[in-house]
Amino acid sequence: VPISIRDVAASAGVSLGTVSKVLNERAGAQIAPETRERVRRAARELGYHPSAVARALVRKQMDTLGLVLPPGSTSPIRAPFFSALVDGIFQAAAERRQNITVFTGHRWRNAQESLPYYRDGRCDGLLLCFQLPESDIVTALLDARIPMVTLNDIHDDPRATTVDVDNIAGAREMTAYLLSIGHRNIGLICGLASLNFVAPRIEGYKRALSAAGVPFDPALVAAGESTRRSIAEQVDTLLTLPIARRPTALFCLSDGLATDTFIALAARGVRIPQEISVAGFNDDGSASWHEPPLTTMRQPFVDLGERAIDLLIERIKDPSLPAVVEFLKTELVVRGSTAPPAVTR
Amino acid sequence: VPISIRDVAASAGVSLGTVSKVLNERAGAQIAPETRERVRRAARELGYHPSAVARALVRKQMDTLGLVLPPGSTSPIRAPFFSALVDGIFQAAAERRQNITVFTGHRWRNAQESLPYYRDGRCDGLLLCFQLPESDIVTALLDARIPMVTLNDIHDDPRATTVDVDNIAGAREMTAYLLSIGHRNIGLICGLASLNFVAPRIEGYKRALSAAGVPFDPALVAAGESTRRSIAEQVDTLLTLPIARRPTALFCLSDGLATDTFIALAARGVRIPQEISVAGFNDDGSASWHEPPLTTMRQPFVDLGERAIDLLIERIKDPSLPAVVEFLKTELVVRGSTAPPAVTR
DNA sequence: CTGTTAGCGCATTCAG
DNA sequence: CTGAATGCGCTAACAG
Repeated sequence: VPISIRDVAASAGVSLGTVSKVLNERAGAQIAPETRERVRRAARELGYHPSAVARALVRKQMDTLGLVLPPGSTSPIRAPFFSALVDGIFQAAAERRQNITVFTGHRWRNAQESLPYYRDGRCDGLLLCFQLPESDIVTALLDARIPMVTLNDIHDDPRATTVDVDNIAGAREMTAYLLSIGHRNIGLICGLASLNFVAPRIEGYKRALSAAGVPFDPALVAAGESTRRSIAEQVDTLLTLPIARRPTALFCLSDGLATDTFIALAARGVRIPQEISVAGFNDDGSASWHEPPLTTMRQPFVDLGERAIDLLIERIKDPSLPAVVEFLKTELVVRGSTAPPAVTR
Repeated sequence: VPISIRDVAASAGVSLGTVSKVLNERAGAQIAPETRERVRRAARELGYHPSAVARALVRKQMDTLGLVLPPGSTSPIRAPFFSALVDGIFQAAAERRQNITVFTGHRWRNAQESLPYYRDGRCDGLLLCFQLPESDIVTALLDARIPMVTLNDIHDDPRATTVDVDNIAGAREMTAYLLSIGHRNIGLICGLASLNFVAPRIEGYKRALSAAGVPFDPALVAAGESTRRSIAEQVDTLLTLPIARRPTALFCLSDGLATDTFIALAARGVRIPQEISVAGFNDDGSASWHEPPLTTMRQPFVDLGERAIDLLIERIKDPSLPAVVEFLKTELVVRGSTAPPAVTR
């Protein structure tokens, strides 16, 4: 038997409006302490809980944020990176008393189909986490003036508000670290090159090289797909380079790529870090499960979630706010998978 | 400018009720094809999308399911097991056109506090995924008659509908497999013994032993906490047993425990599977990242999600349905981490 | 300080 | 076959 605000009013002997005022503790609502207490007691005794739906209908606000994860059958949420990001978002949302509803995207074929579901009032705004540029959806959402923030996905549309880590700086720092311990030939395992994070991280790599006066060798950049098989091929490509150009360290552009690189190296009997150093990027949790544990750049997942949600909430309150793009800093985490190159070369 | 059903009605020159009938394609609603077309066109041209909130208010149904994840600051969703389970749930929900809103539980201190949030009409029912017995919450939810299904958490309250894998059978099969390749001393790494899955899996282990006529040695059962440090201690306890009782295989009661067991073994220079076999349980994704890849029991994550959601939807439609407890089968996945014991003992 | 009124956007009777 | 009327449960003016 659902119990409504009417029942509380009747039971407390006051009007419906009074109950609403008491329970919402509206600022500037003067209520006699005695009445207030009577209402509260009635509500408690009846086990009354306001309907979020009815409230949302009149306030036009659900206090719910939609989280849109990449389409495709690859089950992105099972990847440690997305788990970490999603967890950061959940934590931040809980602190701000926002609910999160998740759109897996599996069922939406295109922008036309998906839009209605995003704008049916179920959520007040959207958090978008894609790994590939999804321009059509983003543009459609922007056109529809749905409040949204893009996470880890710099978009070229100037209307998009985005928060991301500074991938260029992060990759530069990692490369600089590898250079600092003596590596000169640093191979890059990129996986699928069209993923959002690849280009800026390659850029950071180049800048560090250039700052150190080490020439950039395009042959040291291996790309293909992000599958285990393809990663193995990319590793092979680098390992079979002539000895003078062969890398002594492999900078995998994500921890996921590092995992498959570890597997490929183990299969070939190459020891880490004695024969080759391996570094990752993200510190998404998988990094510490490796043997040896992975040197990587940590993304501040909780901070990312917090900034994204705060920016989104601001824009829900005031949709006229200008778009901003925020970059958060990464942190170098040195573990056991990197070491100076063997002297005998 | 939010556009409502009224605007469509006006634009199509029909009444509001007619628009509703056309757009919902209600069975038994006779509408002139010509009117129908006119309404559809008007809706399309105006870019009309019904408000899920208003609809929910009158239909008393949001087509949204709440997913409650375990409390605690341990960020359960970052664990591969929960990622896999949650992913299975998302997939199943998308197919059934149900939205999922996630309650991380971080902020709820107890049943009294959390209840209001679960019953405010935001979601029609609840999917509960706990790793420890959370009797007070479950009981409170059951008392409140909120439709719910418990996942991987057999509860003693007979009113609770649950879906889980058959842990006893799974552990029995894994143990039988280890026995079949020649192991007689099979150590158990249990981690935190109060976790829901531990007791039934130990039971399965015992049954397999008993069926094979191998006596049960309590010293082979190591438990403590599920932290990396504690797992290392549990491994040490088993490895330092007198040679005659020392295990030649370690059955870790979850893949997460197996990960830490791998790390502990590597630190001690013990080779897998040459010196000791290691098996896990779950096949949650981390299993295939290991070197060597982990032999484990696969949980059918998508099936679990599907059954849980179907049972929940049934119970939302008809709350008087009796509680049921369903067990799904696991599947043995043999990889490289297990082998017959070394003959020289 | 409190009660009354008027919708929020929609689904659903019930008449015509 | 279609229109008008009613109310879901609540908040937000506006009167008293």
